Parts: sequence; structure tokens; C-alpha cells
Amino acid sequence: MPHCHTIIQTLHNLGFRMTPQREMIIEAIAHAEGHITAEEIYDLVKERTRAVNVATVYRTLDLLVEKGLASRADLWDGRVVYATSQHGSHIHLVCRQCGDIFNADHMLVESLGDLLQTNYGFSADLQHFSIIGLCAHCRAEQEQGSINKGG
Amino acid sequence: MPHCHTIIQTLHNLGFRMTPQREMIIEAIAHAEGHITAEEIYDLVKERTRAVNVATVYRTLDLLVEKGLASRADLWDGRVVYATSQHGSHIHLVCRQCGDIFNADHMLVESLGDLLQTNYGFSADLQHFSIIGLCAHCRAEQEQGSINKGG
DNA sequence: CTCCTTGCAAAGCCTTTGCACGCTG
DNA sequence: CAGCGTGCAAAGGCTTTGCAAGGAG
Repeated sequence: MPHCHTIIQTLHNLGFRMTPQREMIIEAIAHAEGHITAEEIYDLVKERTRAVNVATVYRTLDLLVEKGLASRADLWDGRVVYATSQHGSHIHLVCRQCGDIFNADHMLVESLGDLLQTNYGFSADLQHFSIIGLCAHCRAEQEQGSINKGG
Repeated sequence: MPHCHTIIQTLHNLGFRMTPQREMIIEAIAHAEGHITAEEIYDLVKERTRAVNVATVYRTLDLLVEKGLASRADLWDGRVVYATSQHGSHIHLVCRQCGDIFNADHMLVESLGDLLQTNYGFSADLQHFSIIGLCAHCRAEQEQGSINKGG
């Protein structure tokens, strides 16, 4: 995946030094399917080397977010996830049952943004935000369960 | 406001004991305009009596949420706010500049819910959730500032 | 009288910070 | 060589927990 190279290059061009730690952290987040926690990144990097520290992960993530190369989203339960900006604007649909995260696409983001702007004059940051609920799968399971109980 | 009595009554009917602490905590959250932090509740109750502890506030809030009498929402910045269920479904619009919280009304909640259900089969819990962005006021200020800078 | 609730303080979780050393450029 | 970036460990904020005493029913 060449995407991480773009990020590394960009940081470099901004005058930041490129260390093995930063490279590996960037690769970890860039390779993630879209959202990943700080701890997951730390674990991924630790698999490759011992020369990394949680503090460095947090510092690098802060840097990426600050430079707009990644974004962070606070899930409803206190979890915080990161994603590279390549993934574009999307909304996290977080299932309260299985904990899975689904992405709602750009169209929805835009229509919601327009609605808020028109009705409330509110300029929403919808890059990465999350809605809690029940995914189709868990919803079906739950109904299945109540049918079994009921009958 | 008789609303708090309903909550107190409901808890009582569920077999929970009614203590002065619980009453005052419930009154505090019920009298809030819609969203209030655990700390704010604690402060409000402390104004009325010394006989209260943060732990009790947290325990009571957990109880209320568990019984569906109140709901909690995690704001984008780690803040957690509570509201009684009387306030109905609404969306918190949180301004990242001034930190203020605005409520978007029911109509918006429903249309968003329908959209997610139709397109993703996702049953969203939209009772109390939050969107970060810039309120009209801060947006105007920001533009004002850039105009002054620019000219 | 029973045992649910409380207060207290300590622990817990995740994240941030200060400092000296090491490495990038 | 200059100074940014790192590891380490301790601190930090908010929330939860264990335990004994107290109060509701």
C-alpha cells in the first residue's frame, strides 16, 4: 500500500524527522481498514519491534491529526479511533451489541451537514463521527431471541 | 417541576430505596435544561447539603441510565453529559470553539434515523448523541477574524 | 431487623508530561 | 553538530471499587 508513503513524505516535507517508530506507526494506521485504536496501533508496531513506546504512539497520532493527515473520532463508549484521511468523510455506525464499526458513506454525510447548516446555522465536522445503535445482524439476532422466548 | 417525582416514584416502584441523596441527585438532573455533567450535578447537590459524595452521584446516574430513566451522551472531547428521558430524542450540536451545546430537534433525528435504517439496516440510538462543529456565532466570529487579517 | 446505600479513600484506566539520551538531517 | 524525537516512569483527570457504618422499609 503506497498510501503510507504519501503520509511519510508529507511529514518529511513539513520538516519533521522520519524515525523508524514514526514509519511503523504510520504504516500501521494506513494499513488499517479505516479505524483503529491507539492501543491496536501500539500492539501492531510491537509485533515488529520492541523499540516503541505508547507515548510515542500517542505523540505521533497527535501529530498526524494536527497536520490533517489523520483524524480521530470519539465513539460513544469512550473508545477513540483513528483513521488516515484517505478514507474520506464518513460516519461511524457503532453497534452497541457486537462493537463493530460500519461506515456510512459520503452522501449521508453531506445531506446531514446541509440539514444542520440550513436549520441551525451549525457547521458540523462530520469527517469522522459516530452513531451508536444496532447493526442489521445483531438486530435480527435480537428479534430471533425474543421470538423464541415469546413462543 | 413534577417530573422528578415521576422518576423517584418509578425507582421506588422498582424496589429501590429512596434516600435524600438520590432525591437530590434526581432533582438536579431533572431540573437541568437538558444536559448536565456528573460534576455539575455533584456541585448542585453540594449546595444543598454536605451529605453527598461523588461516588454516590456516579452510582445514581448509572442506575438511572440502566433503568432507562436517563441517558448519557459522550461528547467529542471526552465530556459526558446526562439528561432525563423526558427531554425526548434530540441531537447535541457541540461547538468546538465555545463548547456550548445546542439541541437539534426531533424532526432531524427522525429523518436521520430513517436514512440509516433504509440505507444500512442500522437501527440508530439517536436519543442523545452529539455532533461536533462550529456554532453560527463562532463561525461568524471566525470569518470576521479572517477578514480583518486579510484586509 | 435486614440489607440496600452511603462515604471514604484508594485503585484503575487511558493519556499526557518532564527529563535526559540518542538519532536524524 | 544542533536540536528534534524517544523511552521511561510518574502524574493527571475522571470514574469505579471495597469495606464498614448508617439508614430505609
